[in-house]
Amino acid sequence: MRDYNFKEFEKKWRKRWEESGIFRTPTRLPGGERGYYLLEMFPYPSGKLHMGHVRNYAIGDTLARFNRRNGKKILYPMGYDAMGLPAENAAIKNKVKPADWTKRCVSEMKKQQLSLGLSYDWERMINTSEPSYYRWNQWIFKRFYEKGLAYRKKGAINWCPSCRTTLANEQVEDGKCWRCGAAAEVQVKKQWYFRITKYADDLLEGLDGLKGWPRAVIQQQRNWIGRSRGAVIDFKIENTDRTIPVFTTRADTLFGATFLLISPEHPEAEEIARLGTSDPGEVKAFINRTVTTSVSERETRVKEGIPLGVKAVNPVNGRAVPVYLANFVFMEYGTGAIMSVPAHDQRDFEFARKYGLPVIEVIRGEQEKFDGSCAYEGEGKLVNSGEFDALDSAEARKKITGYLQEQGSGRSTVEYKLRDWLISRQRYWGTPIPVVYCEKCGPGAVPDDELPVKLPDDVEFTGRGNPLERSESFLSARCPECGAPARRETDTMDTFVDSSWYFMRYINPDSEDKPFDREDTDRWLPVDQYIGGIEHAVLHLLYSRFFTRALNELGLTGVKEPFGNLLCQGMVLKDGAKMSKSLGNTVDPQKIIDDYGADTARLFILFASPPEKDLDWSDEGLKGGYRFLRRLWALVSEEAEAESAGGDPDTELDGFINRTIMEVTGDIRDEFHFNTAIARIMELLNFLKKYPAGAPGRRKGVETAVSLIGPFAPHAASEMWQMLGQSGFLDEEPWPRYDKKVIMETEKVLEVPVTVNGRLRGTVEMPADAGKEAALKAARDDGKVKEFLEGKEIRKEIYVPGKIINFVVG
RNA sequence: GCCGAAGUGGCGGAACUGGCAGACGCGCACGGUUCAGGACCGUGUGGAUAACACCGUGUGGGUUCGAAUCCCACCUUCGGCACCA
Repeated sequence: MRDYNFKEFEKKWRKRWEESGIFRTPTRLPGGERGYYLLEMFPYPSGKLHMGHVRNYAIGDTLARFNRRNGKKILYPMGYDAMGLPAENAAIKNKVKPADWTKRCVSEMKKQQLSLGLSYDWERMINTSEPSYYRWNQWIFKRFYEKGLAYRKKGAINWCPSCRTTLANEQVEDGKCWRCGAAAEVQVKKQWYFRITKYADDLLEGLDGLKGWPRAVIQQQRNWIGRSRGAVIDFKIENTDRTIPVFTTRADTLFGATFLLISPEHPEAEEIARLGTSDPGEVKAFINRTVTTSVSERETRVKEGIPLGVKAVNPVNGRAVPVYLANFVFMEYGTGAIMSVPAHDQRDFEFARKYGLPVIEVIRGEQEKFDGSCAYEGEGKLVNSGEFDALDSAEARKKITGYLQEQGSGRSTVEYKLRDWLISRQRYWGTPIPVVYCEKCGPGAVPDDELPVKLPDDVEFTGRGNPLERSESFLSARCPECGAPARRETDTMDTFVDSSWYFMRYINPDSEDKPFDREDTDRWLPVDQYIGGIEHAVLHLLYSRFFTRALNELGLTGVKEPFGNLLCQGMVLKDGAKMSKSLGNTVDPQKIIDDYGADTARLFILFASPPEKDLDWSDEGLKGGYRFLRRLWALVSEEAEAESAGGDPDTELDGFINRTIMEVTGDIRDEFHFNTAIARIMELLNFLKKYPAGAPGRRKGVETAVSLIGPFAPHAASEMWQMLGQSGFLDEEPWPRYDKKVIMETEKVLEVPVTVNGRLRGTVEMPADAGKEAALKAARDDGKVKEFLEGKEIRKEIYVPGKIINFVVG
């Protein structure tokens, strides 16, 4: 028997696959035929593969090889999300150019991926840091700009003093920069945004059609978009013509409003204050104090406010109520002002307590009611609400809003939590925003034929500020309108822009006159199976859905949803904890591949747990996978060397083989339960070992086992396939078929469990289609069962053919 | 606090629409092989018991001839979001 020399045969097969080009994407799909697009979230090229990657790729490649052998025309590409901060940090630390550093990391990463034997079409590889890619970011940006989907606005933004860059709200974690961990500050700057909110409703409604997405992800996106129906109500400022519009979801509590609160960021805050009796200096000080508070302090800070000395009139009852600025009211949501109903909102209640403001109960619940100790936030019947008394909350919301609408002092409206996407980054290693600023003409887009605006070379990385602001060659430009000298925009784009359409670029990776071809995207998209980590449940997936809609509206593609089916894999843990350098519990995939081979690594990571669950890495378990492959190898050797006796397998063996095919196929195709699929193949191996080498039909069983393990352990399976005398590529071999009739043949006679009062007392062999009387008689005659029935009255007899017999006795 | 997911042997995990709980693997034990260790092969392995009866899927109830699976209440763990009006 030959040794299981994985180092040798894994290399051999990777070379053959590459030379033969069997994994290249079929370029021409016959008219109308749809391809099958299989995609893994492309990695940031850190240069080092970790176990999470291995799991991601093992899942993907298994599906690729499985589907290919089932006749699908597969597009299965790989590329690199290569822009972003780490390259810049490396430049600062090691005096190496981001482009060079990234190139090295990409090739290092690719080398490790190659050693896993993944069946990508490498000819379609993309790298988002290359001008040939980011050029199209700029082109798309311009199309968005022309349509009003890209725009500039001023806003209070989060600023990382360490990275000296802007952070989106969602990139601030615990008040800290999600990348470097420095405490975030607040600054006001003019920034570029994408108008994702235009699609808020469409993005929300589209979720209903995503049947192949995990429920949890749909729910998270729904919450993130955060659509809520409510009303805007205008409160007139006493003795003036000005109004303060407030947003509320609880118009039914309007009679209980005893004060208004305005966000300190509200643009009219100071103006309104001047109308009143407050000290402008104190108001200004309050605004400055709260607006510039760092995010981390803001989250923990106590409720605080300052009266503006102004009263606003409740349009429904004419009551004048005081107006405050309050630090817990957000400008980004609603109108930046709220009506406070302390009896029915806990935050308002606390505020009212602190500043001695009145509390009026207007909602009385069926069970509970406002008792003065805390707010009652539930629904109920209205009280103290004039003509609306006794109405239910839901009904009252409609009636009160309708009344306001008639009076012209309110209207029903819909609000979203979703905010426009801030894409500006004050960084070097990103796509330059293709805009120049002219003294005379203002901002103007760079003409298409001047794209790409390339990142300059004459830059220094000091760790302070944005290097682009100091690059003369980059800064100086000409105004596209008047030709006068102009200054180039130094903001670059968020890297989420790159990943929002990369799956389209894979379809036409070399296209030079457009980012991708419309007809080709229609043929390949939506992605048939997308695989990636749950951590991208909101941002990346939502941005991609937005991009696809925007590109659709621009007429660039016919599709609206990018990803048809989504599989979110769980994390790879070690001893129950996330692998991390600080915990010192990392497992290096390269070491595993070197010691046991790629096949073992892939096989074990799929065997240890179903893909959507977290997986606790175990070196011991890994050895089990290795052992299995070697036992199969030994069986194949033995069978290959044996004189085959020829002949057909016996019924039992034939049934076992067919059933294994059926179950493995179902486990992979319908459920992605690779762990049970592999277990079935292990069972087949154990079963085959009961027969001597060369026994009739044993060879067929061995061939089936090798064929079925192919997608999981492609190198070893290919080698064993050859040992069995096959000359073609296993990956070009059709997936094994099973015959249901053969399986049924083995299920003619079954062991049926017999229970008495629900407790197992014996099993009886009988034909699958045995009649009730015959079955019950056989069961009653069973020795053990008889004992338990002795002297008892049988009250009921249950017979489920092939499943169970149960006697109920008194 | 809200939303989402999950609780099954010493461990990872199986169990189709309610029908023999613990497939498969790890670990462990015993035996074989080996100078020895490792590797490999074989057998066994939920708990308790001398054996049977018995007890067992987070806890407590319920529905059912029959519940890991369905219903109600609760507990725990993990993940996400959080002054969103």
